[in-house]
Amino acid sequence: MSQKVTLKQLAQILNVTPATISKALRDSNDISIETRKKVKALAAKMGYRPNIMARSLVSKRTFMLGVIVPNLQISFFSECARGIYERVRRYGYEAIIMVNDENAENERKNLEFLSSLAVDGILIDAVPGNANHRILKDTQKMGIPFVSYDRSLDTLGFHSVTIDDEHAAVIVIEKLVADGKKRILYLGPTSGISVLKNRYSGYQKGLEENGLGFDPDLVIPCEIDQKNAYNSIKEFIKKDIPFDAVMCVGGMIAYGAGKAILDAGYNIPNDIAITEFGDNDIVARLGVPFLTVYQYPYKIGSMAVDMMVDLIDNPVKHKKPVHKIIKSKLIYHDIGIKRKL
Amino acid sequence: MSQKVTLKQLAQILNVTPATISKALRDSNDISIETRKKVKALAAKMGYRPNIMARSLVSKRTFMLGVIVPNLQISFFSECARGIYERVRRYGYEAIIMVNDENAENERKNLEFLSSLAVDGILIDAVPGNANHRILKDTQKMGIPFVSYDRSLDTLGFHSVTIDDEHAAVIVIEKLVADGKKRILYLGPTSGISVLKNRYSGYQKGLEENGLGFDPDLVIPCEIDQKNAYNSIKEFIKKDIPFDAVMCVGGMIAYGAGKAILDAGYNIPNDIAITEFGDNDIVARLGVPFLTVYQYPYKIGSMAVDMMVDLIDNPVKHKKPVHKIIKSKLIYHDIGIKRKL
DNA sequence: GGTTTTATCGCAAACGTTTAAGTTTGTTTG
DNA sequence: CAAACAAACTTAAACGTTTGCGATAAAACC
Repeated sequence: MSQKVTLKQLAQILNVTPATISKALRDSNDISIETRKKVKALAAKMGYRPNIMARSLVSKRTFMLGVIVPNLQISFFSECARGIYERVRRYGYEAIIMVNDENAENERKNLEFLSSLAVDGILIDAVPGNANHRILKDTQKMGIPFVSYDRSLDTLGFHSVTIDDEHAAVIVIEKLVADGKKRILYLGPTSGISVLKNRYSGYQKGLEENGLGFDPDLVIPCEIDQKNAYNSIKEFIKKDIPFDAVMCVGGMIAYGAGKAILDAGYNIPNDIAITEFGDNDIVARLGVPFLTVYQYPYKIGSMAVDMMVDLIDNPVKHKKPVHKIIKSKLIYHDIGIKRKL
Repeated sequence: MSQKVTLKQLAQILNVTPATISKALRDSNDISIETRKKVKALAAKMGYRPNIMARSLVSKRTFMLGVIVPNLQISFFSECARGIYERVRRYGYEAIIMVNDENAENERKNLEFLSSLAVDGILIDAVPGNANHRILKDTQKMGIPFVSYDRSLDTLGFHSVTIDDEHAAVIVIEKLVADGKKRILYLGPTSGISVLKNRYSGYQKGLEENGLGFDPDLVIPCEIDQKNAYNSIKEFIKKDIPFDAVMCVGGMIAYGAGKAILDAGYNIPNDIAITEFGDNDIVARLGVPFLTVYQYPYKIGSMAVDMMVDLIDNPVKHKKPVHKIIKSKLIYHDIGIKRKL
């Protein structure tokens, strides 16, 4: 055995045509049972692997689903990915995982690749901003269905699976206030995509409902990037504006912000508490307690797959986009509180 | 615009043949400059995306590299993946990331898919055991080159990028002994693949060199699985055999073991210290200090890519497999030691 | 025994590209 | 001015499959 085995080769050996081999392997009852057996035996012996490209070219189906994920370092995202690729298998698909690294340019390349690959659908957790709205829209028009997860792209009419971001933000504020916090920073992008808008509005709503006024000075715009978050907090601390908590829109930001706070010599959570969304492992690295919103990432991923498969199988049925919302849960990690001495 | 745009369609519009379009887009000087411009303009306007399948079918190159990673929850692996997919881009390839979840059956499916996809090469961090040796060998014979990273597959003659596992294990023991530990457990598989063998032999060597005898009772075989690790430690504790440290072969195991120890009411690291390989985020979740070996995962990934590309570009040159070894580094995380009160 | 049915396979086109080898002009050269 | 050449395309085959239709022969039917 050497080089790739093709249908044609198998056909030659058995003195039949490639068509016969193809049908035999797919158990077509066009072919006699004994021939099927012979074919399968030879295929197994020769280690035949069907060429997906050739097959897809004629069948117009790849049984591959594209998955765009912001990154794999944040455990929320990798759990989403797990939910996706495990679920996808059950439907007979394979997941092609691509990372945009919170970067529109990367995301564009991902989309171009996936559409060139002719995947049967794309599950996306998109970057903030609308830099790629055009290509997203175009790709969809080309016949590739989209489902957005985590961050919804409502303006594009995609189906989506998200969490109750606004409400989650409100209860985070509630908990902080209950803990005696009064000056709560908001750190992250405030617009661009729905999640951010919703968390931001939840932040404002939470402040109002708990008798704390909204103070624009406490809102720090910041990219979804660890270093950017670190520097933003570092700069803010220099301003000497008092604050006792930071609400971060994600784990990457929380980690950066937390480091800056610790480096400045403050205690977390006594001096300054930090909160984030996603219950991310990386935040635990800070070695201090933190408040987080658990978002059932595995469920988000697998539900997104369900929606996608439904969308592929019943294309007409779906006129207007469906938006599923998953209830989140507040968690407090008492990291560093030793259990026993 | 709707449905996919093909070369043929562009050709029809411009009244030329598909061949002309193809050449124009690749800037062949077979085609006049003005025609090239016209073609490119139209292609952009129509949102043309070359069909990778059709292209690869004739060119025999996909410019895709398969990547098999044990899982994405362990930050060591996701960092390897990042090293890989970022590096791969620089060479004009795309990475197709697949997860085996430490399961041979999954890995087999991954391999079958990737060979069906006809990727130009496969980077693999394989499951322990030799269940897939046959298919690995066969796939290689079919003309798909392999590079193993993290865990080497020396018996198969693959090129590899690994760390200095044995030495790393020795210095872990050294540090534990320096901290006064005397009865050190070994938790994980002890054979199957080189990493495990090397860490295990490093464990033994470390004990000898530090005047502690090797005690087989302190070796607990265990699958690379969180629950399995949890239960193994739980059962071991019941036996009332004293121990004051656990050397875990990886993050997943360390997390499970750590939980079992904490649940049993012991203090980490005072009563029982834990160590692992990979500097994994998930271990930080335990909220206690731990000793770990940092293995430069990003570097492992990117070097594996370099080797692969070299292998693809100069297939003859490589007779005997090349093994690169990356020096690791000991790190102690003082998680839970509050910086200021 | 002629006709219809059934079983088993071959034929050929098609999928969207790429590419070596033509073909048709027009231009240069000795 | 014939011969060689260059520019700008076109032709056609190929890549490895799938699939509807056609072909053949044997079996079943009335």
